[in-house]
Amino acid sequence: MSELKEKIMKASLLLFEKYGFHGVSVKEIVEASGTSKGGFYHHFQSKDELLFTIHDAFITYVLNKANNAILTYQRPTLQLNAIIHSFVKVFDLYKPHISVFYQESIYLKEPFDQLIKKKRDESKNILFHVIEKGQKMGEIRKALPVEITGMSILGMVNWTYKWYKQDGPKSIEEIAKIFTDITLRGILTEKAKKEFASLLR
Amino acid sequence: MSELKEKIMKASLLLFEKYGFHGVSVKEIVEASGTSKGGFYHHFQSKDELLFTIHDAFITYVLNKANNAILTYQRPTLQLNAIIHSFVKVFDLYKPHISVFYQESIYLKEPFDQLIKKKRDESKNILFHVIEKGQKMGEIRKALPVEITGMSILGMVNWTYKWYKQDGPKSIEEIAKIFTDITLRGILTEKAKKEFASLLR
Amino acid sequence: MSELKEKIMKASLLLFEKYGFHGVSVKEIVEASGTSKGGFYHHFQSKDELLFTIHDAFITYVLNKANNAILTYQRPTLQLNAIIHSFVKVFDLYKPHISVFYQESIYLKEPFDQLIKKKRDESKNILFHVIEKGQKMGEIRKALPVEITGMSILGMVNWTYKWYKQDGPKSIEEIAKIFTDITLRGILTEKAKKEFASLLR
Amino acid sequence: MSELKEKIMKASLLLFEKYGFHGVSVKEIVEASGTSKGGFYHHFQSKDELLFTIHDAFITYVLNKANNAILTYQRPTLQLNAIIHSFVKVFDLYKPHISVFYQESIYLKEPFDQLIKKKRDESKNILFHVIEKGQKMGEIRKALPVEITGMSILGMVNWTYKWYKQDGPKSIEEIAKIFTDITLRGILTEKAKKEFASLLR
DNA sequence: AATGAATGAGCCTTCATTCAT
DNA sequence: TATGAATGAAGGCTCATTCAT
Repeated sequence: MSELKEKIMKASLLLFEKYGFHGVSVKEIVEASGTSKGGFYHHFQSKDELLFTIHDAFITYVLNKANNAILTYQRPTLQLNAIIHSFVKVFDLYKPHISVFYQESIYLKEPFDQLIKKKRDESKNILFHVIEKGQKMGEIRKALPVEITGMSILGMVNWTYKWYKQDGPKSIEEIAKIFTDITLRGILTEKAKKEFASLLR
Repeated sequence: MSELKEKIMKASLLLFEKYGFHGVSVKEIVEASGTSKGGFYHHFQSKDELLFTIHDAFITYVLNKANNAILTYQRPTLQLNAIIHSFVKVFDLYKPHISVFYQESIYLKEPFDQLIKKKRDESKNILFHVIEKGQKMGEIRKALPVEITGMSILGMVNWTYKWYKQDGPKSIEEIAKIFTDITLRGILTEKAKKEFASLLR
Repeated sequence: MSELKEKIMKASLLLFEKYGFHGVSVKEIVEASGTSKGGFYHHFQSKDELLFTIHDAFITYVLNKANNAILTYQRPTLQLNAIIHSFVKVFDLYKPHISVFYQESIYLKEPFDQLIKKKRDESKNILFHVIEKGQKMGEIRKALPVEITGMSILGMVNWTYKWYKQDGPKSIEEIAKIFTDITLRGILTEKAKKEFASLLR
Repeated sequence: MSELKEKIMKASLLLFEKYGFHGVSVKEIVEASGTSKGGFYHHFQSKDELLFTIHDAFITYVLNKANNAILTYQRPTLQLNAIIHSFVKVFDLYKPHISVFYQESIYLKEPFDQLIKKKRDESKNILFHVIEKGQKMGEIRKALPVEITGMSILGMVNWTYKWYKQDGPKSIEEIAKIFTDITLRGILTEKAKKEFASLLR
């Protein structure tokens, strides 16, 4: 990606995070990136495409991480642990992307909308499959509905964008530990809790 | 509140939920409410004030529910259980309010911003205090940091707005049960889990 | 005139003087007069008619004064002296009317426009005739063109609305004296200056 | 200044003079200037700024002329003569500016208001100082208060905007002559009148 | 590749006026 | 007479986008 395109993305990211997609004009973006209207439209077809590019960079990253997690481990509990950890740790790298992703996706227009939705569902399904397999293998309590359990984990993790500050009192690693601790205690079977005691605090 | 004002709120709520605050014009709102620009501005000083009114109706309701929960019960576990239940059950009544609340609050301008923030922090603090008291009384594991635990519960609950559909396969009551089940198993001490077993599935 | 109508005129006069005709809304006028929209439109057909009423009250008064002046005195110099005095002294009674008259007459719409213009031209012509007669009778220098002389006197006098303050260091009577002193010295013949020396300072 | 900006100013000037600042919409201005809303707002931050720009162009010109007058001549009578002449002669160049200046300044908003007021007071003070010095040097009658004398001259001169027509029967030069004739006869001492007889008609 | 002047649709808001009560 | 909720045309202004240079 061209240097200028990168600069535009970085600047717009911070502006969108703070003021929202509609709270920032193209004029402000080009001023913050040290370029011009022409420069902007040379790299992006529209402001909407910029929004898409930001979304895509993030969701692609997350999808890769989820895929890595299930490729690296065999046992669902370990896969789930890895997924939560990687999802949480993204915050140190992609905090503004994430804020924009969850705040502004409503303004994604077709066809960008569909492209993002597809990848997001893919990564969600990876999580759901892990939970399902965990139930089949007796690691996760069967009483829990897969989707609601999955969404409650995603909620806990994703909500972090509303309050996480990189210079806060807890490191992202500690936060990830607490999330997995609460989650695994919440959903694992008694047997699995013993086997994977090392993942708990 | 005047009938027309109510109608405007209802119509705008649905539109904002679907298209976002900036995706809906005042023209569209008045057409959907069967009124006129003048009628709109007779009841709201600005589009921003309408956004505030929506926010305020919801957060005021939530704050009341949280206060009721801690007044009704003595034991932190029961208070927490009641808070989660009431927060979740709001979705059947206030789903569009909630979507707007979490999606569009970034566009709240001063002084509306501050007014909402104050009430939101109040309701957050009620939850934090319940967790703190739960730890002091030996019901909640002391290893868990109050704020992160609180935010993980809020995340799980609030995220529901991203996926909950009133005509989905699970009733809101069932969803609340699952959330409390996961949460309480995740954070209660072994002793408390036995005492409050009836709250778990 | 009804008491309320009077109240509306007084209030609007002060508001128009300060903020201009377009800087004041009917809403502000009714609030300042302690009435309602309905009350306003019961007494005035439109905001334009209110503006006309203000104009008319003032120009009618001035026209009367000018007529009185030429009826009271025979000699042009004395008539002119009386006209200037009466025009200037109006400021203590009609300052806001005058400000509105000279600032906002551009916004008078037909047919109000014509009605006011007629009276204004009438009073102007009285002055012109006095000057003309003054020249014929050898009191005013014949070298001066009637209209320009008349307008320069009117300018001097009318401009007062831009700076006169009722609580300023000079009384309106003193100001009138100075104006007549300058004017008469400026336009009278040497002979007339001697005859009417008592009008000079 | 850009060509388009100049065109907008010229067109708006004529429109404002005829219909008043509030009697002309931005739409009408851009249509009269052959540009677009965007073009307008590219050159002016607001309609208010356009009004300011018009005011400023005129008052800056006047201030320069006043300064030139006192730099060019030593004797107060000559300075005053030059000031009146230059102020009057402005009408041939700046008639619409002047009309707008005296009709619409009430609608100048902060901070434009202050900027204009400062320059206007400056040029007024130059006139006042000339009169003061004239009195000290025995050229102007000491019986006359400086400020009222100054304002009466300004009134006579400025009022011209209410009636002057470029294609009228008298040239602006003749009008200036008449004004100085009346003014100087009105305020000079007998001695000065003899010395500066050539300035009188 | 880059610039920034220019475009014009569309936005939020105001406000004189009407009219049912 | 008086009220004030409701109207809707019109206003000033923004901003994503285009295009000649």
